[in-house]
Amino acid sequence: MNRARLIFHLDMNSFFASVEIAHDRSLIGKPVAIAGNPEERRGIIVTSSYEARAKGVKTTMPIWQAKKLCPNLIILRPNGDRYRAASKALFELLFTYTPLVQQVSIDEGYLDLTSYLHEEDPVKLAKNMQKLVLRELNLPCSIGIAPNKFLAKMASDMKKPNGITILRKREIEQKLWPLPIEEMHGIGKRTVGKWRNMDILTIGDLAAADRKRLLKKFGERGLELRERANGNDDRPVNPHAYSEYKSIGHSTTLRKDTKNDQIIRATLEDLARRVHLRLRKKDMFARGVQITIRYYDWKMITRSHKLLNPIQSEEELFTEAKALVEKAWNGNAIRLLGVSTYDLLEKKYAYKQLDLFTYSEEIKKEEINETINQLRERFGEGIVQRGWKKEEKE
DNA sequence: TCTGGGGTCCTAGGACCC
DNA sequence: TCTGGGGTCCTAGGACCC
Repeated sequence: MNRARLIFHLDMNSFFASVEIAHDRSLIGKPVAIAGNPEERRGIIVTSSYEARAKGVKTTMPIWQAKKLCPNLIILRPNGDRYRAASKALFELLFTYTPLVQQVSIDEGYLDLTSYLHEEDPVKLAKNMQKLVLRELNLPCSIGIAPNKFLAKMASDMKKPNGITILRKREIEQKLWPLPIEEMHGIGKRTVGKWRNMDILTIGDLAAADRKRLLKKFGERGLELRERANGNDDRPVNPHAYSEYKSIGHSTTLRKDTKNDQIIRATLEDLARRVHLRLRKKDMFARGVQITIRYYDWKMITRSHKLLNPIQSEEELFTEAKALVEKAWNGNAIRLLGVSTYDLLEKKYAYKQLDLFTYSEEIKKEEINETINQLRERFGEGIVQRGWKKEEKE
């Protein structure tokens, strides 16, 4: 029997735009959008203020299209340092409530406030939190209140901006089930057709769907989503999840689609440099390299390679990436190139021995093998073989 | 004039080992 | 002589999220 929990999901409203407005108060009430380089085709809307949204401006829309809809749109370049600083300040505020805060992205997180459950009215607590964030950072947010992460996430989406929504389990039939299936967290555009084909049009349809049919069409994932639709979600709030990087990489859309060796080479060099810089900053090593090629027709391929020893230098990373691209490239014009690293290892867990970086466990194995070899030399094959075989049988 | 860049997780097939 | 089946690792692709 699970004990009742009190989970908040806090979601910043149009975060990047709000940070810019907090920074420059003359932007209040104006249509503001954050977008990539406006001179190049990579210029798409990353996020926009509610005044811009009212005119139809949407995330991922190209700049020229957004300007057509909203001619007086104020377009700002993304200022990553500014957003990271605001994010850091936000989570410091949240940590004053509980250590059980799980950041899931730069602008949203879950809080496990179960310890407040019988002490304070949850809505009052959320109002207090929302006011604190607004007062300290000049930033608006929405908060979802529920007994688990999934319901809290769905709740925080229900009222924006500055919303507070409580979603109790007994309310899901009325508040959650009528929503169209594509609004369910975890179901995206690519599979909407597949769900519709099964006559699953709302979250309620999913909650009531036949288990066997779901398992056949969507595997275990289908059953998991069905559980969520029924308001069941046991995932804990894990404060450590966010910092544990699994991969670090960069990618870039080229100015023009290209088949030019020199441009490809120079781009990979630049990407390798930036990735290596970030690894060094985080004091991490990588044993896996992955490249991404997106062709002129948006067809995308990835190639990866696991190395015996961690990458030492920028040059090594570049060489590996270049080799992967050369091997994979079909000669068509390339639109985007990416270099990423995975199988990351923190420096403190790696150490250098005879010009070789290895995991400490592997060194242990090596030591054992060395001992066996010494025994062989001293006593011959027989004694070691017997001992080894015996152990294997057990 | 369509369509960025940072990620995570899952699946499936083949190699290899026991 | 002719074979089973399980586990793990690696790679490629795809869905999804912000």
